Amino acid sequence: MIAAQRPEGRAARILLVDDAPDRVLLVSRILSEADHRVWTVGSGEAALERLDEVAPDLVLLDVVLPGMSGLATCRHIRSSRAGPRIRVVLFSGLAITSETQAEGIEAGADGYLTWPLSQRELLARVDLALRTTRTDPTVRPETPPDSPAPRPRTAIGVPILTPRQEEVVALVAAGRTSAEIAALLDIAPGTVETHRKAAMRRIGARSTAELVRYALLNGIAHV
Amino acid sequence: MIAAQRPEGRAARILLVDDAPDRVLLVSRILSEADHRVWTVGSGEAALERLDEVAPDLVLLDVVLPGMSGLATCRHIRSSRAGPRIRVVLFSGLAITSETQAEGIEAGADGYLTWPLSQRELLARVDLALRTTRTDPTVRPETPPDSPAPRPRTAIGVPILTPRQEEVVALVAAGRTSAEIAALLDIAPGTVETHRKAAMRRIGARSTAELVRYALLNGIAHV
DNA sequence: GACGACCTACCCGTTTCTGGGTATAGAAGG
DNA sequence: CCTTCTATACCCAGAAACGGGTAGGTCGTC
Repeated sequence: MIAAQRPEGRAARILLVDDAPDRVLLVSRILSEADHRVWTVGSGEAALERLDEVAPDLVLLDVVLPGMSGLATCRHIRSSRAGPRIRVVLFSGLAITSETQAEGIEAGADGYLTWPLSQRELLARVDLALRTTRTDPTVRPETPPDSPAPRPRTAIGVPILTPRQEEVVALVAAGRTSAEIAALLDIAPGTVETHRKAAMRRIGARSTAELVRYALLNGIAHV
Repeated sequence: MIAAQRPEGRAARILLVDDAPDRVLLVSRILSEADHRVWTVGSGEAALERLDEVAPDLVLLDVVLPGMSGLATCRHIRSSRAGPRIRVVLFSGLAITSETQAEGIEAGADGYLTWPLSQRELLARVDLALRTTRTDPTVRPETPPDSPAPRPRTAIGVPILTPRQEEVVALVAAGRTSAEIAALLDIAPGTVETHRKAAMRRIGARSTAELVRYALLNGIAHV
């Protein structure tokens, strides 16, 4: 087993790439207390600069960064000298769609995290990523079959929208009203509402604003 | 005068950096018909790669790009060997705020364009940028004092939000309702609505979705 | 002082969204 | 076969947003 190389997944060198100071503080504290050594940078460019110096076992990479995006940074890391050896785990402040996930796969990511998540789960995912060989890109969190819980907002899984839902969400993010979308898709306005509501439930959005945020941040709608 | 070097601002070498194919097509056609030589790339990274090869007099740079942002690209161009000689004009698919404009100044941009704009205006702005010395960063479009026209959506000027308006818009984009924003800012809910409506009027947004789009694309709200 | 821009606050009415429900039909999968 | 997911469509009621308007008070400028 690969686990033999890293019995309990401890003492790994981890490079945290995030521009949100509070999240950096929290995550680095959690990881440090788990005996990991943590380096932090605030941008993809900075991450690439310090890659050789830090020589991380794992890079925790925010998808949304100022300047170079998380995906772009991931590609650069992959194509670097030590790239093939390094595990890269993407995480996003909002839920990740199948589309973004697919892009991440292409960019060479080993796994995904959705923020917020508990300390226990963060460590579990990190250890899982460290215990996994790079040729086995199955570190993605097990997708719970969509729990219709009262508050999917706090769910840890990866909400994936149905094609129809993404279609509707994209149009909502483009500024269309439900009536317009209904006309465009040639369905009843009520059905558009249903899709919109289903999407919002999964994403955990409570308003159009949060829905648009999600769409723009996850590439469902074109910026 | 510098105009002597380029009597009518024609035959300039222009590098167009944009990821929207239709806009690339349109702009490059317009510029080509004005006797400019145009090269096009779809990302900031690609722009930097081809900078020496193309040796442009002017770079037309989309603010919103996949991967490296327009501002980041601008900084890289500035710090390149030929950087000081090159004029950089930023343009955005949506209106640009004073904040984004200030960032552009810091990044070393020579001017701004707001899309959409007419062929005549595009050429005028490009020629203006080419006729301007780099130490004179006043190529920014004259700001019409806020025309309360029936459709500011098609206005060419640069809508600038008041501080209060930006504050409200940022909170709207964060997913807050007017009531919540009112509580946060300690003002009446109706006042929040007023600010929101004023902002929407200036931006040309017709819905929360468009407002959020604008906020995220222009750095008013944190992504 | 007059003017303009801004922030504040409120009025009105209409439209849209939000959150809950039900239901049918087909596709996918155990 | 049966269950689950999906897409479609509709119902309801309440909340929020939208699109107008008016209006007082402050501040800086011309």
